[in-house]
Amino acid sequence: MKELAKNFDPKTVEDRLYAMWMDKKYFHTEVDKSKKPYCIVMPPPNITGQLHMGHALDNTMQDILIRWKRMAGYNALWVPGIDHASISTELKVVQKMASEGLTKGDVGREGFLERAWAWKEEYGGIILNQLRKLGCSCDWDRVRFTMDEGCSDAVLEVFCRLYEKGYIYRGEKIINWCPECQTTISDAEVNHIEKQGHFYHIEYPIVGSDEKVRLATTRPETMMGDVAVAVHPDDERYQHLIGKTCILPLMNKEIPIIADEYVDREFGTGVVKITPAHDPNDFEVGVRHNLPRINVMNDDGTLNENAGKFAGMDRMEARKAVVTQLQEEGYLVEIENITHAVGCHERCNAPIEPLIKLQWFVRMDELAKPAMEVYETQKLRFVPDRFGKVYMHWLENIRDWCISRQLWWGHRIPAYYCEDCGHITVRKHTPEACEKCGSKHLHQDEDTLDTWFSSALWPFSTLGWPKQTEDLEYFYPTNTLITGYDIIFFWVVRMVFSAMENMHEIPFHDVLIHGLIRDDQGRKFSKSLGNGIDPLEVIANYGADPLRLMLITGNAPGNDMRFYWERLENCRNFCNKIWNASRFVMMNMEDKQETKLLMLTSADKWILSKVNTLAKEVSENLEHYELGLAAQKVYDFLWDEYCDWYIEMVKPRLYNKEDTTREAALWTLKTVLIHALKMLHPFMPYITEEIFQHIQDEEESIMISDWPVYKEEWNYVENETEIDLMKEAVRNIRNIRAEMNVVPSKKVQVFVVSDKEDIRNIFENSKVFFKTLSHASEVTVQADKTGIGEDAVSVVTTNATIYMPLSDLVDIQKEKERLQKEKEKMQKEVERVEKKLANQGFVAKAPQNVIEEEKAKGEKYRATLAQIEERLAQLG
RNA sequence: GGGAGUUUAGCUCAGCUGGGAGAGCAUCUGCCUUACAAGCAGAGGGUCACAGGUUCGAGCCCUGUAACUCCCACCA
Repeated sequence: MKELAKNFDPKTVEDRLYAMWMDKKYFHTEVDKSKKPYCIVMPPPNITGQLHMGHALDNTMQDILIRWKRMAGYNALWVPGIDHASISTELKVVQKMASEGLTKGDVGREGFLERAWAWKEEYGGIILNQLRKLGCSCDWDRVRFTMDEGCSDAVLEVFCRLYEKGYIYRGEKIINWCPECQTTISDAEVNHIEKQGHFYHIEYPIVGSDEKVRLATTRPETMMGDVAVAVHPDDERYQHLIGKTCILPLMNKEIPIIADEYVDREFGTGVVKITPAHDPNDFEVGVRHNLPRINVMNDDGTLNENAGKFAGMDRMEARKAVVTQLQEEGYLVEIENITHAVGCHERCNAPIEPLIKLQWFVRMDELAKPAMEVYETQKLRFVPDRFGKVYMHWLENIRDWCISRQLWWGHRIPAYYCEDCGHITVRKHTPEACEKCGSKHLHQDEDTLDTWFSSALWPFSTLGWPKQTEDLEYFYPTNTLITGYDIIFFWVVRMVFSAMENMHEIPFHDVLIHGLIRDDQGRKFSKSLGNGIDPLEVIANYGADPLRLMLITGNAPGNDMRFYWERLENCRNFCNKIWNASRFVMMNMEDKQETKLLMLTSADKWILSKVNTLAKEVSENLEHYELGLAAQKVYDFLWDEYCDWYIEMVKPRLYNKEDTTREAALWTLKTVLIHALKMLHPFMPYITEEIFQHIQDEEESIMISDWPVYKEEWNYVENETEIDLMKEAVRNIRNIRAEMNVVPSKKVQVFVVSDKEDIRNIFENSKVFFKTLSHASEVTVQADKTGIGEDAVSVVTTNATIYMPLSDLVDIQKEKERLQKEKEKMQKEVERVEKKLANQGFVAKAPQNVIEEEKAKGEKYRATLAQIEERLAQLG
């Protein structure tokens, strides 16, 4: 046993312990078939990322489960890794090049990739180091990267397989284009943001009549691409127009008026201009009516030659110009202010443009089916379950996934075009020749894959797939995936269907979903608000343990939580509390190397019984992923039961070296503390380890010690009721003393009167602590009131009346009033119980144990009431 | 337009399968009691959003209402 420093200083402890754990390779795991595996693969943070509170929460939860399972005897593997984050990284590298006055064009693909890899080497590991500060016990020998050799191989393998099965295809469809990032993006990457805008009402002249047809649009800059005007087929207002043509203003082009059920008669004027190249709905209408598609926009968001005189203008500039000209020429009849949802790129927030482009897609209909089935058959479980609905809803309405990106940083699409016959050869490795015509003139597709294509394979690619590795066989399917609800669509869905398709097996059994961390006003953390709180700063100032505890307590699973400094301070105080409690235990053990189990008193048995129950409950909570509840229970146990009661009860025995139960007290103090620390370890790894290293004589580490389990021999129910009785008596005395303003330093003689011998025995046995806890000068237990003055203050507690001669402070009249109040209160309690027990329905239908409890309460209340009445009679 | 969540003490939130309402912070009172003032002992404070229903019994289950929040969705 080594002495503990005066105060817990996370700064001097954390790095040292982490290095020790690393040194002893406690985080590392190999296949071991004699043990049950437990595996989590870390949601890979972006290489561009800095650790934020979301990561801190996500990884704390994972670390808790991993550390718990490791202690519970599982072969626990936590695979860490990072994501190449195609768009984010490419933007960063482009920005960096821009500062040197270079563009992608200047350096070329090869040169760009060189820079990107260099960037990855320099910054890619930062966030993983930050996770170490948090205490994460990942197997760092297994760090994976979505673009490392193995993961890349998995990507190519899956691409080829899906292509061969016809699930991946190349097609010309309307896609989401980000003019800012100059790439396509998937539907999931589009955020619809409510924005102020205008609804421009325009009149198109009908050919061969003076009539005009009025319609409205939010995007007049695309009207040069109009190829028709549509009305609802049953709309009586416009029946006569169907089949006629109208003039497209500014372009002086004749376009048809068609009928299509897509048009909502109630909305606007019931007339819609059809621009198939720039709107997904119009695209569909165009397909149905065989309309041409006129693209008026370039990739950078400027208008092209199809836009006539507006060519070359930026889309926003063009909008103004078009409106101005419409106004000048008298076509514009109204500008209405509206708010509408504008699709924006979630990365850069630029409004996206629906454009028609030749892209690669994953056909989703067939792939989605097994992913839905595993949830329906409960093979895949969401915690909390409500997120399963979100998952299902997305799958039920899934559309084909656009996977090609016009970026260089990422997995390049393994498709090779024949320059002679035009055939596409898809191969994992660059083919020698066209598989159709044998031509050697091939060039590879320029595009890369959506980042999520590789992360979708993460649970099995990190374990070695497509190679049939031992790891894969042993650890797959993984056990739990932990992530925020915000990426269920991006990631969880795609991992499941990718796994079902390629592994024919779920990627993980349980999906544990958590919410977002918000600021103290409930706002999201954001750069623009500047309300971010850096977890590393928190760790530096308070320590990793308080942060971890704070993040997982006081919040229901799946709900968002607010970051409160007060809560953090409270968690820091808890560290201080257990640190000092441990210091207390150790300083009393002094030079004793060994404590022996000798004569356990009822207090010892009581706390053993409590910690025993705790072990059972905490394990159950963890099994159900109720991490916050589990932590809260250990917290409550240590602070309330162990520190505030047990340590106080035991003090007189410790201070009296002659006490024959002193050894037993020391043994219990140490045993129970270690037990509780073990349960706390997954939540607060550092402080528990530091204490353990000092209190435990063996060299062993707490993180590889055995997880506490329920022991039948520590089941001391009678002692629990005994101590509960003592606690009640102590509380009653403290209460009355506080009410009467008796300072703790004033010791008062205490008489305990009970006509029940067993009760007297309990008090007699507990005298040693009952005396100090109730600030008594002396405790006398007796069967009747002999020798107690009439003017003593009385406290009625279950089965006993306690008298304290405080004659100088007592006002008999007040004493009577107080007892009268107590009596009334107790009468009400008795009535309530009697009424309940008189209720035939209750007696007939309530479970037996509830009825028994109720009867016991009734008995207790009646006894107490009788005592109060007796005391009142004494006072006259 | 769908779907989900929230509504519990002054504030922020717990409350796991229905069996007499809890924590932290804040407030008030008293304590430097030889582990801890980042502490100890005590106190006050809630018709658990509202209205019905099921049940012997509802904060918890069902129906409806209201307010707030979030997600999804092609109303130009």
